[in-house]
Amino acid sequence: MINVTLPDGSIKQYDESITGYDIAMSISPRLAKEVLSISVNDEVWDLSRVISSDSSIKLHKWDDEEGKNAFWHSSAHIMAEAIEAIYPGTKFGIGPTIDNGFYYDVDLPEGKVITEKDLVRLEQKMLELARQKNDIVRSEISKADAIQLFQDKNDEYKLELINDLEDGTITLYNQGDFTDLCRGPHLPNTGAVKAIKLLSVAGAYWRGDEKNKMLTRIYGVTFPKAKLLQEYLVLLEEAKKRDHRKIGKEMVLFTFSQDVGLGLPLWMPKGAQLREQLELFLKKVQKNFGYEQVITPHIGNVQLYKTSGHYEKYGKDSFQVIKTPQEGEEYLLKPMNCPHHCEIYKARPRSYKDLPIRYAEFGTVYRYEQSGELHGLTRVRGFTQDDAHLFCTPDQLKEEFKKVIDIIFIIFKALDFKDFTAQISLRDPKNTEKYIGSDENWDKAEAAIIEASAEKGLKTVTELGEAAFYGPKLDFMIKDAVGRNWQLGTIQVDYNLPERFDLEYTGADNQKHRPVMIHRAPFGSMERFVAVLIEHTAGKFPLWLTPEQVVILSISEKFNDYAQKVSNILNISDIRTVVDDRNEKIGRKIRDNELKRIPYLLIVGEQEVESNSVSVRQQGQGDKGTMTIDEFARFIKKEVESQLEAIHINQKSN
RNA sequence: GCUGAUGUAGCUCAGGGGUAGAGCACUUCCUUGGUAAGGAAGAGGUCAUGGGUUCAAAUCCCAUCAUCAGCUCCA
Repeated sequence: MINVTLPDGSIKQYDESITGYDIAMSISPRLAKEVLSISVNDEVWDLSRVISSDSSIKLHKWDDEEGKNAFWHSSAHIMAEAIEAIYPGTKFGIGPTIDNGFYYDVDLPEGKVITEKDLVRLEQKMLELARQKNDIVRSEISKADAIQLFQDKNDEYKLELINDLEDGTITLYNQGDFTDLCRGPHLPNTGAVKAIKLLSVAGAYWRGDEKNKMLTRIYGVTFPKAKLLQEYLVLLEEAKKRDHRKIGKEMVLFTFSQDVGLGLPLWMPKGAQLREQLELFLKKVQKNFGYEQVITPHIGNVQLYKTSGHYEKYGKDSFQVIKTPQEGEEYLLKPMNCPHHCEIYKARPRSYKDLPIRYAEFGTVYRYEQSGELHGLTRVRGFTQDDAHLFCTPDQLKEEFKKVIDIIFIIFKALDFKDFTAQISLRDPKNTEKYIGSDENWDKAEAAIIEASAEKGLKTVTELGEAAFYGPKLDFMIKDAVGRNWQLGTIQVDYNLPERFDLEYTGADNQKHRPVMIHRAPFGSMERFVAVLIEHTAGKFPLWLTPEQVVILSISEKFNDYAQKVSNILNISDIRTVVDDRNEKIGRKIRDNELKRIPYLLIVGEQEVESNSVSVRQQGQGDKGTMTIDEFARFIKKEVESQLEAIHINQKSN
């Protein structure tokens, strides 16, 4: 008998030939029906694998990452089996799971191609295979036998993979007529896969290296219930409707021009208005937190970037040097603001009493991105960072870090990002050479980030080896209204630049000390943030932010003067209005303006003129009754204020 | 940058070796209205750009540019 510890701490005794599936069955048949994989001593296993010694276990269902992974991994194998059945002689690369499904890279026989049209046929074959409820069987195999097997199949990709594996760790999985090299884990049989959607076909280089052959990558997603697939497809459709490039065009927020250049967004009046509101908002918050605005030029002498080390690291992959016609001076378009801010710090002697110093700038930077990387506003070549650099003593680091986290919380609250996590990126402890700075400083900085995050109650994941070469960082990931993850704000600790720029302050001991620097950009960039915001809100921005808050619709042209008067009165109270005085019926005006996503529609006609009032309609909510103009102005201002309540949190302490 | 697909009116798209199409938007006129599309007329395109094939090219071929998807990359 063996002892099996369940997640709640209880211990059950089983035979030594027990499997994960048997354990689930012993708890309840219903659980056994839903369970997909099992963690045995923190290692994820197949449910059908025999557990022969004392273990602590956790059963995984669809809702767990581990459960989904097994499900999709097995689905990738089913897809491979279907491909092999339809296109015999196909060679297989890798077929992993991804965030939302799985893919398989395949090398089709000479002359064969798979296009989007072929996917339906492939789906049907997969369903057929799934319904056969074939057992998925794990077997361990020696390296020599594995090589033999895939030599017989003439699959050079698998052979290459096996080559990198150690003898004794190689496993195969088989279902039906298909055998694959695979670490697992997998479902007990193919029957759990009930709904299948193959999403797209794309090219992908073997092992991501463009020198290698391009394989065909097929993306798919599967579900244990047909209903889940339907929901997923609706979500995909919704995501498509929210594409910021589409909405940006519809709402006339920004555009691109071939003549201006790739990846260089042009902000149109309404987009500029939106950006300005965001900037004003952040400036106010930052002022409360003791930041000072600075302004620096868009270019800097090459020497500046040689000092910072960026020239050496990125010089070749940047926009190239700008030369003066006469003196032959060399400048670079600034790819980041930090060196400029360091020079501001350096311009005067600093005392420990001055610290922390916090310089903020909406700094526009230019980075060369490969043409294929450019994407709407999320990936551009010229963008404006909501940048700031904090210079502090090592002892102040944690406190400053916490305050930056507070700012990010305020932003997320004002913009209704409820679901977010953070990633702590630390250095790889096994490979400390590629990082600069002393071990002592790294330890201190990493501890500061970890403690600050914990004290702020932040949900975090920690990634080793993901730190920048100059310091550890904290990145925020938000989940948008349709469940997609976006990386937004970032906070980074930097020991490199203070060193390279020889930044100093005089301590209480009258000695020179090196300050620590924090880079932080809560939005990341204005461009990217606006893009995320558009997709999160589907263009229905919160009232405080939206470029056009109120539209006034006249019933007929006779009331255009009154409409204009209402607009003027609201403008005095800083309410952003537009007037729709077109020669159209009211129904038409309502429809058009509802579609323009303006939060409030005011209808004015004879009755309103007589009582000096407006008839209020809220976007998407219909008629809200009548108010006087003053009442409406107060109502709007109150709503804006309540949305911006968090702005007033005053953290100034210096 | 690489692979593939796409490029027709401001927008969304149809068509396709022989005078360039629709809906919406736009302009003008009629209508002056009460909570999601009133009516009529009009204007608008070197069919991405450059070459080639052809009696004839928006259509076929080649190249270039851009867009989209994926790969790689992101201080």
